[in-house]
Amino acid sequence: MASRLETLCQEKGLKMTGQRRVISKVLSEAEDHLDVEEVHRRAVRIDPRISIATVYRTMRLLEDADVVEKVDFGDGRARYEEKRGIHHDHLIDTSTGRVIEFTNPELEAMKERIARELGYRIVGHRLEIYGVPLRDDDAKGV
Amino acid sequence: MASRLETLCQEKGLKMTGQRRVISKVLSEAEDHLDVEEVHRRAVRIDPRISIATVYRTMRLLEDADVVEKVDFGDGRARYEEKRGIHHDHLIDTSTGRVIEFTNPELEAMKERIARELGYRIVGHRLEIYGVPLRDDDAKGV
DNA sequence: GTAACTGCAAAACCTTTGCGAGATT
DNA sequence: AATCTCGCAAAGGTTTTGCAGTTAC
Repeated sequence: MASRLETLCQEKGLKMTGQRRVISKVLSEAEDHLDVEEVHRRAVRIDPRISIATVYRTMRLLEDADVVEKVDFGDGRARYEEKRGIHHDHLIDTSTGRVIEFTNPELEAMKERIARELGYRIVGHRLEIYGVPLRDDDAKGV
Repeated sequence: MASRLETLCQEKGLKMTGQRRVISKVLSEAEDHLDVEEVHRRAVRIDPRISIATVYRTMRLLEDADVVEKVDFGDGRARYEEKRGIHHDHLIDTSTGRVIEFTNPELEAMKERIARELGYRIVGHRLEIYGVPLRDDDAKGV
């Protein structure tokens, strides 16, 4: 059966090649934030004839089609996540690299307000919080 | 007279070479967010014998010494700003590339709260808002 | 004097692209 | 059949690094 991304691609009038089908499947099944190399690694497991160039091209394609979003956690390479409805931000656990997604309407409203007060309309925004797990005594301390 | 960065470097026990003095001066006098190439351009005007490799090495050094901060506005190259006391965020005007800095205590408090609720202590964070100038009719509209 | 620093050029990364061959509609 | 897409390998842009000579302390 076609993955969600595959359906979206067809709706956009893109040719559904084997490679795109595989990449779409990989992305649809991924729960983490994959970089291009990781997408390629997983895609190759399904079909060894997929080149990294095609992954790059497909990622850009999907990004332009607005079905995936490029995120950047500051380590020099792009990561991607499937684009869902509501905007969310990221908390990156610097001790493990784990990425936690969160949403906060109050926060979003504040971003809007700040931009408006500066005379701007938001076209994009991102918040990344880098943190380490709380120890018990952090709870009461500073 | 020594620039603020120069003083800071000496306090950290770093050798104060001519190159570092020049780069420190460039950074101390800059009001915008320079990328490495721009730092190099300006440094070379003062002393033509400074190589781009030295600029890269010095920027990393200053970053490790916690006197400058690397920022990334999504265009594939690093920019730097002198690190000051209070944290601030950035609004990037996508129509011009202009960068506006802003601070908002309420926003900072909210970041703290969100992290704590997720079980984390913040070690770093950044918010970037990308926007375009408001037109008059945006003011009342959505 | 010694450890740290520099310039140069080469290389390492990540990403994009030209091209001829091969798919998809 | 026409067009889009692919793999390959080369090239692009940014950043790092090995080495031999130089400098600050």
